[in-house]
Amino acid sequence: MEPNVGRPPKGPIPTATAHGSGSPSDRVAISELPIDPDLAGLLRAQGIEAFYPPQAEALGPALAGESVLLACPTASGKSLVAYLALLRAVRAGRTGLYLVPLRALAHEKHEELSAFAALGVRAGISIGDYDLPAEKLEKLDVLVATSEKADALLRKGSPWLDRLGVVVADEVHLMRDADRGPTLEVSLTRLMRAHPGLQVVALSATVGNSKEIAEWLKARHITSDFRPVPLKVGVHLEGRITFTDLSVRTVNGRGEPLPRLVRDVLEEGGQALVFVNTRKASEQVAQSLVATVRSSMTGTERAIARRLADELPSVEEEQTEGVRRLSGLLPNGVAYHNASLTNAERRVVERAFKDRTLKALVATPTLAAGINLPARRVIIRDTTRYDDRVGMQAPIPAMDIQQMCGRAGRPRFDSAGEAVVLARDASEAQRLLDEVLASPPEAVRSRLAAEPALRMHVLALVASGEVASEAELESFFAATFYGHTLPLEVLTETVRAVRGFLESGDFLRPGPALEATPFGHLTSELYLDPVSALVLRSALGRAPIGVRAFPLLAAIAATPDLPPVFLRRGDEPDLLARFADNEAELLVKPEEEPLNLELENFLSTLKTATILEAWTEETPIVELTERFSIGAGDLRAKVEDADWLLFGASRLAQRFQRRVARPIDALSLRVRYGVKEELIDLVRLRGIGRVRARRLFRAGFSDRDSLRGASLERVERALGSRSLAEQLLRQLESPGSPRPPQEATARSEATGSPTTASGPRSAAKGSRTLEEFPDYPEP
DNA sequence: TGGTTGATACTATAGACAGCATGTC
DNA sequence: CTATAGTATCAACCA
Repeated sequence: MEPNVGRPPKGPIPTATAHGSGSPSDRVAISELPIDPDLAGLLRAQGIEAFYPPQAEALGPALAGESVLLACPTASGKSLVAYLALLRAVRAGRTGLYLVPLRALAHEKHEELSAFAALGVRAGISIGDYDLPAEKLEKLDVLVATSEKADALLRKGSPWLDRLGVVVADEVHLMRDADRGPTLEVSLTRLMRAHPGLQVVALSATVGNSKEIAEWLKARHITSDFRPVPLKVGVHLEGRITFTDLSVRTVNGRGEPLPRLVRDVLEEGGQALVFVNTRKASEQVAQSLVATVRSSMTGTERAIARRLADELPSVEEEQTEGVRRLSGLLPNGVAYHNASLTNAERRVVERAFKDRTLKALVATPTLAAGINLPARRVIIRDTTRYDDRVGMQAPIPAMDIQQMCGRAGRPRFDSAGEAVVLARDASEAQRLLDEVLASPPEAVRSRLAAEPALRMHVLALVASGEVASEAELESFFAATFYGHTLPLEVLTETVRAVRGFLESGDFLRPGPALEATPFGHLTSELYLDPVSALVLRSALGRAPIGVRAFPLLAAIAATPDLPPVFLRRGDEPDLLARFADNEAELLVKPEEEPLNLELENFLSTLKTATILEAWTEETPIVELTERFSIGAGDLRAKVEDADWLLFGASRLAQRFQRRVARPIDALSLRVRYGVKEELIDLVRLRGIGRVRARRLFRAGFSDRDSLRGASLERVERALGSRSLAEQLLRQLESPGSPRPPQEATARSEATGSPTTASGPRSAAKGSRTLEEFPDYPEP
């Protein structure tokens, strides 16, 4: 092992600050830092000749194995520091973990890291979509993972972690996120506790208290306002932009502020990125900009943009509402970007904006936190956002506004970026300037004391054996960022309440010692919110053997892990009717523990279930999106969430309610593929989804057996593709490839007890380990 | 009478992680 | 707790 690895910094942690923006003379030549020649060559091959000042400053300690927190604006090259620290650790025979907040970011970092493969760095990725088997993990040097996946890895434990030398925490300021911040915080705490002297490379946006975070991480604190492309931030009022440096710019033209600002920047050859606070607004504003943008495009540009609409994907040979709207906009050089788009639609939009075919893009905050799509001018129309905690608009935190501003200025295309916030009057302009743009961003505060977060993490800490007593629990929390910055009393109070909940819910054994029950272990492994697990378990407990799909889907939808859909005005009568029709069979009822759902929220769960049911009845996607006014992207997300929860439900059923495990497995497949029961077998074939399975079925192939030995011509006629038919028949012939028969899926890890249904209580005393439960018998 | 305009009431509201084992149309 | 834009509804008003 290299002596430097894991050496904690000595003495008081120094703070350094680098200022200024990027003139080439600020750069630090590669040769000035302890970089190996072969690495230097690789960097030059990527076009990196010199380091930006904050990079250079962070690289010193980072390459000496010290922990570093680098707080500076987006797109100032923070990741490179992380990559080089990872590389150094790998060369010292260690492994590195790269934590990211988004799956898209995981792909991006993984791709960039693969550039170092030439130096022997084997990088892999672990996210929900795509997980690595343990054997492959063992061969990796660097793992890029979402914090949730890292958390799951820590819960399960892995020999791979033994060699851990460095952990990178990207966007570490997201610790302030109420939903997902605690996972990052807990993961970092666990990693640091398990690996004393672990090198932490934390990358953060500019935040009010980055120094505090650095102290917690025992990291050298480096801040900088350096940007490779200089940024001016200002407020627009009546045709004048007043910047924070007090300079003023007059905007050409006249008329409404937004089109005027857009036209102004397009005329000088830049692009505009507009942030609004609702999806609807993103579409409408995009539409309203059509004339403006179109008139500032050349004939050639229009010709290129016209082709974009053809790139939009169709689903099931039809166009979704989203595609139709987009294809009306794209030829005019404008688009919108929000979460109702499918990934395929998003990709088209993003690529077109990157290659500058699109001149203006109107986006919800999807884009502010995610992938890097800069534009010369960022225009922020809305500075408030609906917040369901208060049920009203609330000001968007300065940090988030500044994050949006940071998207201004495109390297190589723009010599400077401009971020403009729209003000309605002089007093608002002044306020925005003083309180939002020119003021320091808010401090990052731990959200670990939030009860939902604690439910999961207290259970996980106990279940994974990280803590086994009250005292250990307390010392763990003392080591968190929360413990580092806030008085522990409040947290301890909540932990006590959470412990009570976990004990009464049969997740933890009662008594002074902290120990998880089998139910607790299973819940933690499944990564379920304990409340979800409880809802599912009690629902399964009252499920009859012949349980229909709808009540199961409604139970899934009532879980806090499946966020509610909004009710429209007209929905209520239909849903009340559904409620009445199904009341006897529903597994979760309104105003019943542990959820206590008000009728309106309950109806929302019925709406979700109705949508999912229609999906499993093979209702075409386009029809679904129209009937329920739900975006195709949202539909996809709901289906994925439901599929995930059904897996959890299935595992719980195997353990506690074996007789319904089978219908749940069947439903799980139906939800995954959106098919009726009769297509379940066909859909198991590679390359066959809901549409093709239905075609095969209509052609007389009711299952895989009926396809075996079928003539190529018949299969080809059914599917309309020769190569696909060939592939299919080959798949059926080759001995290893067909997936195991249906019951094997349900059986493979069957661990259910013979306990009968009577709610959560009945299995509550189960203290046997999972291995003690026999396979459940064939019917 | 028919159509337009305007005052008023009402309505709806951002995003996206996790298990497992591999590929939609 | 800290809202607002878009839309539906209906009355007043004009040709």
